[in-house]
Amino acid sequence: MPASRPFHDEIVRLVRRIPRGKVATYGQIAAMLGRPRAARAVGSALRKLGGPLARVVPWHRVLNSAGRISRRDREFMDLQRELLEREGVRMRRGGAVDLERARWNRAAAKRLSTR
DNA sequence: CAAGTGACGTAGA
DNA sequence: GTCTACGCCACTT
Repeated sequence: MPASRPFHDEIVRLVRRIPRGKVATYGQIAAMLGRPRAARAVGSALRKLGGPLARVVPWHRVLNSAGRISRRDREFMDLQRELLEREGVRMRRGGAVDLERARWNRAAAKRLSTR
């Protein structure tokens, strides 16, 4: 059995709240959890979603800071893009989502200040 | 405990 | 727009 992963669980709980048609970034999720520099960890956590969780967590609504799909595997990219478009999230030619328009919880995301 | 590993982010070229 | 180089951090080995 996997060891306890508290941060992982917090990530899952938060990502589950992203509404249909909206997206968030890894950095945004990390910041909202009080760890503005743990974006990589957010990605790793979602990467490990498997079995039942993958069907309940809207992992496809999480993108990188450029509004693009981070994973390289073509199959995976196609799936994520499909799931997004299915709920009305359109992508530009370069394959990027307009975050200004589709970002979830802009207010909270505002405190993404780099510093 | 030390080293390795990324669904990351930013700055710079 | 693309690409690299680094820093960062939770997790794994």
